[in-house]
Amino acid sequence: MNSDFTLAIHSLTLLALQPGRMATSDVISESAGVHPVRIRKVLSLLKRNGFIKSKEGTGGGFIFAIDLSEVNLWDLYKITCKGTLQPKCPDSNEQCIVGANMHKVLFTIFLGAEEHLGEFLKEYSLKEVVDLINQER
Amino acid sequence: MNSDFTLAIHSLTLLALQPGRMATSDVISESAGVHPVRIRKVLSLLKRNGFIKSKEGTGGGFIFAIDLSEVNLWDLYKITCKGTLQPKCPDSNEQCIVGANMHKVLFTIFLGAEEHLGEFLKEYSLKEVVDLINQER
DNA sequence: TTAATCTGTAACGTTTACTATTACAGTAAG
DNA sequence: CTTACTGTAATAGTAAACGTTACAGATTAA
Repeated sequence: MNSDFTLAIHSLTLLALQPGRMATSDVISESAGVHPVRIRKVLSLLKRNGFIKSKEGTGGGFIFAIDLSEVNLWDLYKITCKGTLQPKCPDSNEQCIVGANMHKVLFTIFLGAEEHLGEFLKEYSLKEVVDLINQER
Repeated sequence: MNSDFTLAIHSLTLLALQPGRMATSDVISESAGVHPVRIRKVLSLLKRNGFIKSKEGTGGGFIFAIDLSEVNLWDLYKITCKGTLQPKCPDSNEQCIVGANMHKVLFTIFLGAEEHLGEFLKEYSLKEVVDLINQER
C-alpha cells in the first residue's frame, strides 16, 4: 500500500499530540522523514476532506478541524489509496474465455474484499492510534 | 496488489478448464498477455506449493496436482503477495515519539487487517472462480 | 543419437510508478 | 517590505515491476 496513507496517519497523530497549536510542514516532515512538499501534498488532501485546517504565512501551519475520534483509518484509506487492493491485471487475450472475463471476475471479488477491509479499518479511530503510540513510550 | 496473484489465478483457471491435459507456458502466456518466462516463474511457485505438477520436454507443460476446490484465493494470496497490504513507512525520526513508534503500531494493525482479509478470500475457492468465469460466457 | 520441444532460472534491459527536489506564486504577520 | 508560511506545478532521480535474452536440463520421437 502506498505511503500517502502512512504519512496522513503520521501527520494527524502529530497534530493530535499538540492540540490547539499549529504544526508546519517542516516540523512534520522532520518527524516523518520525508520532504516537506510531500507532506503539504498529503495534508492538502486531508484539508480538502475537512479533517484539518491550514493557515499560510508566519505562524501558520496545520491544525485539526474536527475531533480525533471522528477520523478513522478507513476514512484515510479511502482518500489515499482506495482501489489499491485491486490486483493488477495485464491486458489479456479477449479471444480466450479466461482472458476475456478474468478481469471482471477479480474486480468484483476485490470490490467485496475492500469493503470487508473497510469494516476492519473503521474500528480504528485516530484516537485509538494516538493511544497506541502513547502506550509504546 | 502485484500481478503475480492475478497470473496465478489466471493460469490455474486455464488448467481447470482443460482437466487432465497439460498446458504449456506459451499457451498460458498467450491467454494472460504476458511473457512465457513470467508464467513459468509464477507456476514454479505454484508447483513448489503443491498446487500443480509440471513436466519438461516434448508434450510437457503444467497440470493440476490437487482438486479445484482445495485451492482458495487466500492460499494464492499468501504465496504471491503476503505482506503487500502492509503500508510502507519511510524511515522516520527516532527522536520523535510519533516517528519512533508509528511503524510498529501500523504494522500491528495491518497484521490484523491482512488476517481479516484472509477470512474473506478463503471464501473463494478456485472452483468458485471458474464458475464465475463460466457464468460470464 | 540427434533434433525438437518443453521447463527452470539467471542475467540484463526497459518501462513505469514513486519520491525528492526545485521553483515560484499567494497569503499573512510583524 | 521582509520573513515565514502554504499551494502546486514541473522536473529529476530512484526503485520496483516487468519483459527479454540466453542457456542448461529433461523428455520424447524419429
